[in-house]
Parts: sequence; structure tokens; C-alpha cells
Amino acid sequence: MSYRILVIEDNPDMLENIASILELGHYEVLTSENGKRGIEIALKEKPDLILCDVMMPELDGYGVLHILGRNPSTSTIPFVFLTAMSDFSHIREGMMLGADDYLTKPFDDSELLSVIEMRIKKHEQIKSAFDRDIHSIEEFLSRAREVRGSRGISDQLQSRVIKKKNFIFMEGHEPLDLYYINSGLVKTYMMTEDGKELVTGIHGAGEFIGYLPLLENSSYNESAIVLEDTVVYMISKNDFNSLVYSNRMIATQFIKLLADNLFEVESRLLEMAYQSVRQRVASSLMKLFTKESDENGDCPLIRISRKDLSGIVGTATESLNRTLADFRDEHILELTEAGIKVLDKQKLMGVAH
Amino acid sequence: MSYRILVIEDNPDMLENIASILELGHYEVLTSENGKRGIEIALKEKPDLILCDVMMPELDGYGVLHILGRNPSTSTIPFVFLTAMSDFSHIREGMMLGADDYLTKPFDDSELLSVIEMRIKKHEQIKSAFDRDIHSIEEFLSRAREVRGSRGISDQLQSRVIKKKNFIFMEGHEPLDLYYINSGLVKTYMMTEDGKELVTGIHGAGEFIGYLPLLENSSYNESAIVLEDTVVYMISKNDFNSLVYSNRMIATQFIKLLADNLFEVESRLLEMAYQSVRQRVASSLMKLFTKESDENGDCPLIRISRKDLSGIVGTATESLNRTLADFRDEHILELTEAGIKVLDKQKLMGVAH
DNA sequence: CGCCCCGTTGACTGTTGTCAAAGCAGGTGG
DNA sequence: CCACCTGCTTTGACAACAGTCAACGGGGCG
Repeated sequence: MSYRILVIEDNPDMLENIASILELGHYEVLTSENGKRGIEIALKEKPDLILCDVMMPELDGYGVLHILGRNPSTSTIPFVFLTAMSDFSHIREGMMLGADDYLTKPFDDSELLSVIEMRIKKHEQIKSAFDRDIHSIEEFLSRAREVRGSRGISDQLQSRVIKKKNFIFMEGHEPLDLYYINSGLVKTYMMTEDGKELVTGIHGAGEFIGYLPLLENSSYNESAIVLEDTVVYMISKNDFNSLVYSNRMIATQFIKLLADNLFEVESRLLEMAYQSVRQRVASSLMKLFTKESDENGDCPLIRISRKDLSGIVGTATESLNRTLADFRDEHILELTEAGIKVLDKQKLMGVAH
Repeated sequence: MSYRILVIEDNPDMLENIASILELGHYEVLTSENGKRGIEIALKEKPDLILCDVMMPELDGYGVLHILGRNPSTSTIPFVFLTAMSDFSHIREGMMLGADDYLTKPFDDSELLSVIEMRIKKHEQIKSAFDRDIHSIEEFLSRAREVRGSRGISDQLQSRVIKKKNFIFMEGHEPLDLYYINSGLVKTYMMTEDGKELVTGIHGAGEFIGYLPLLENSSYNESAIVLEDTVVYMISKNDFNSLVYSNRMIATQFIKLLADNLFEVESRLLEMAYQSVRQRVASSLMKLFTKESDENGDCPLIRISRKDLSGIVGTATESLNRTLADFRDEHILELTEAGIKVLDKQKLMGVAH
């Protein structure tokens, strides 16, 4: 895409001349012979740069700059004005009104082109500075560290080692941090009032947990308990919020994350409503299988307690057990002490439907 | 918070003088007597503006500008340089390197202050242009129109009137638009393979539907069917995406929306897993009641077909019916032809638990 | 007028939760 | 080292909740 430049100049020859130079420089050129029309074009077309003569009848260049500067949609467009050589004070006046650069007549072609190129480049630079990409989690974390650092709190992200069976956070508590699992295994679950638990997720290394209440500004709706000794990084609520609200890339990343989640939970809801325990067990096993499986699509063993698995399926442990026994009898699974082994993936998928 | 200004000037008297003027103008001032140290300070402190002399031993002002311009974290800081009066070509050179303004020695206090004020203001303006707030849906829609308009597709948002029992979109299809319900009533639902439907939402005026697949970049996971004649505004996929990815406010709004949704769906999942049909019916009725109720907390009638209600609860129509009959016998509800009337809100909440 | 859809009720069946008990492994304290 | 306890798994028996099939009445619509 080529840049569009609006040229406002009352002298037709001059205008023609400038336009042809710019077109040779592969810019798209819009022209106006007076200030009023120039403003109209600027508002409608939002050019990438405006080049405007100062000395014009009716509305002069300062007037144009002044008016465009008041409108938010045009105030950020780079504005370069044209003035007569001798006129020092005119240059000063233009700059004081917020122009970005100037050109003194007479100027040669290369001068014109390099001034315009310079200002467009500078503007692009500023624009892109507001949405630097974040490509990796390390970058996210270091950005988080940056935010933290700029407040002088600490320039090191806090990490914590949490042992098996300990809680990272509990339902009903107020969230203070976002957690990033560096290593280990964590179960998140919700509880009914009579103590039955529904597992909302088994989270391993590289996952974030506990972001929902931060985004929702509410207390935890689930608890997180450690299944295998875990190392978490903590990003404080404030740091997280300023990151999400100030960094476009992080915001869209979290939108993706939430959308993914929502998608999954909704389909789980449908399953929960109308599928039998048998189907749900098969489906949950398939999910665990694919999650744990390596690049060859093989998963040696699914290691999970009956209680947790029943919590994922959303059924009583006994019911789960009977279903697993059924699957074993049908030679779909092998139940060993070490864990559950899938023998017939096809058949399992068939049951899950 | 006051703005922080870095002044780089080799003449101690001059430096002292400038610093004291700026401090009187309520700026925070950082100083350096040479270019190298100035760069160090700039990188570390990220001042809001840099004022730098051109003529300096060792590293001159152009060198400072050049180096700072190459570092993304300092390239967007407004840079004003100081030069000798006579020197036209020096000014030009500085501007070509991407400086934002200049001051010619000698200058008086007010000149200094107004140049600095001007450039800081301009920079703030540009900065804030990248995250203008959106306060209302009208603004959102007009912003959407703006995006659309700038591409010259159309400067009018497309609206469509859809009659009862017609689909807005269907499960499995590819999303082309985001829909905003201007008036009417829409049901969104998912289906199991054997034709049972789970209602994911009843949406009225002012709600967006169909954003999830747009954000997820997948096909619809639910269908939307019109319950009462509806007027929708359509925002094309492209417009929506560029809005979400370019406008911080819209991104955070959708984060909130998604987080809300997720919160709700998760608690629904818990209910679905372990609550009886009786409890789920009560809970669904409570939700409908509060959604439909006016500011006094009264809701005259819940008007919804048995089939849809059973779809919300996630049960067979017959089961729902029996439960409603039970509630009627317990004087919790009144079932009329016009709709369902809640007689005993407290008791209903008690059942829902 | 007939057809179809909706709401309602009855009868029946099967899935699934609950209670109970026993086996087994791992950890703890004497 | 052994006894004991606790927590997890497995199996059995049983009840009940909820889905399915069927039938009927009523109202709206062609």
C-alpha cells in the first residue's frame, strides 16, 4: 500500500509540480487549491501526511493546521508546511501550532521527498510503538517484569514452589495474582454445597490459571490444588491489569484464551446435559489421551485418581468405576496400578460419539 | 504527575539556566553535560521530552538523536534541539534526523516553555489517539461504521429485519458478520446428534451474538433462531476484527464480555453435573425472572415455550412439565396460558439452593 | 374441517446415585 | 518390625430420579 499525501497550495503551477514529484516517488496524491477544500478532503480521506502552503488567500496554512489539530481524527496526521525562505518567524509560528516539519521555498525535489519520507517514517514508528508484538511467554513474563520494574517494586518475578495437596487459591477468596505454571500439575475445581466437586481443568507447565476472576473483578469461582509439586510464577493483579489494558497483543492473546475456554466449556455443557455417563467417560478419556499424547499420537498411560476423573466426568466415583470396568471387559482399556492404558482408540471414540 | 524533561547541554551556565526555568514551570528536570551520559539517562529514565544542544564536544546533538532514534524505547520521545540563530542548515539537518522541534539561541523563557509545552501536548495527543474510549454502543457502532467507511465499502451499517422462526445463523456455518440486536428476541442453542437441544442463551435488544466464532476463527458452534421479529445490525467480520485488534477499549470490552460468559457457563456446568432437574428448573426460572424483572424487582410473567425452557434446563420437556406442575401444586408458581408467574420468590430460591 | 403443534398426564424402564462393606497400599507410631 | 489407621479402589444391593413412549385435549392455521 502506498501512502496518501494531501497537498494544499494555491499556486496551480506549484501544486502541479509538487504533485508530479510525489507521484514519481510512488505516493498517492490528493490536491486542493485552497484551505477550506483541503480540510474537507483531510477529514474525509484521512491522508497519511499533509503538505500545506502557509500563504494562501481566504484560509491560510495556520488556519488549516489549527482546525485539523482540533479534530481527533486528523490531529495525529503529520503536518508539513511550506513557507518562504527568508521567513524565520513564520517557521516558528507554524511549529508552535504543532506542525511536524516545514519546507522553505524554493526547495529541490530530493529535499521535498526526504522531508516527507522522514515524517512518515517517524509517524509509523510512533504508531507501532504502541503495539509491540509479544511472541513468547518469556516476552510476556519479561514485559510483566518491566511493568513491575518501572514501579520500582522489584525487578524479579516472584516464583513459588508448592507441594502436593496444597492449594494455590481457594474458591471465594479474593485474587491477588495471576499464576503461571512453570512446572508441575494443578487441578482446578468447583464445589457444590454438598461437597461434590467438578474438575474444571488439569493444568500443566506453560498454562496460566486464575485469570478469570482478575478479568471479571470478582472472587475465585474455583479452587486450585497441586497434584504434583509445582513451581508457579506470580504476576500481581495490578501488573496484570496494566498489561492487559495497555498492551494490545496481550489483550488479544487473552481474548483468544477466553474464547477457546468458552468454546470448550460450552460443548462440555451440552455433553453434560444429554450424554450418558458412559459417553462422558469415553469423551473425557479421549481428551486426556490427546492432551497427554506425544507427537506420534501415542499416550503410554493416563495417570489420574478415580476421584479426580469422576470429578471431570461429573459423576459419582462408583459410577465411573463401573464404566471403566465395562470398558476393560470390552477390551477398550487396560486398568493397571500405574494408570489407565487405552487399547482401542477407535472404539473409545465410537462410544464418545 | 509532572512531566520529566532531560536537558543535555555542555555549557554549565546555560544548563543551569534552562533547568531552573523548567523547574519554575513545574517540570521535573534531568540534566547531563555531555551526549554520552545523556543517552544513558534517556535509556534508563525514559523522560517525556529531551532538550539537547547541537554543538557539543565528543558526541554532538545529532549523534544523540541518531542513537536514541534507533532504540524503540526512546525513539518516540519528543526531541527538541538547541542551535545557534544563524544556522539555517543546522536546523534542517536536525529536522531531517527526526527531531520534533528546535530552539534557536538566544531564546527567552516563554519561548522555551511554550515549545516544550507544545511538543508534550502533541505527543500526548498522538498517544491518546490510539486508545480513545468508547462509552456507548452507539459509539461502538459508529466506530464500526468509521472503519467500514474508510475503506469506502459503505458508510451505513447494514441492518436486517428477521421474522419469527427464521435463523440468523446456523451451527456449522462460517461466520461472516457480528450481529447486534437492536430489537426483538433471539434464542441461541446447540444440538446433540440425536436432536436434543440445549439453549445457550435468550438474547434481547442491546446484545451482541455470534462473536465467539469470530474471535475463535472457527465455524458457529450454535444456531441462532428468532423468537420475536428482530432487527439486527451487522458488522462484517473484517471490520470487527480490525476494531478488536486496533482499539484497546473494544478489546477490553470483549474481554469483559467473554469473562462474564465464561463465569456463567462454568457455574451452569456445575449445576448441570450435580443438581437435580428440580433444582435446575428453579434456578433457570430465577435467572429468567431476574433478567425480565423491572427496576422494582417485579416480573409480571415469564413468557417462554416449554420446549425452550426444557432446552435451557437441559432436560426432557415432559420432565420439565412435571416439575412445573409440582411447583404449581406447592403454590410457588402460577401457570397461565399467558405465561409463568412466580408467586413465591423466596421458596423458588430455596429450591434452587 | 382437518392438521399440526403445544401442553399435559400416565406407565414403564433403565441409568445412575447412595449406602455399605471389603480389599489393598502406604504411611505412622509404638 | 509390626499393628494400626487412613485413603483409595472395587463390588454389591437398592432406590429413585428422569427419560421414553404413548395417548389425549385444545388452540391456531391453512
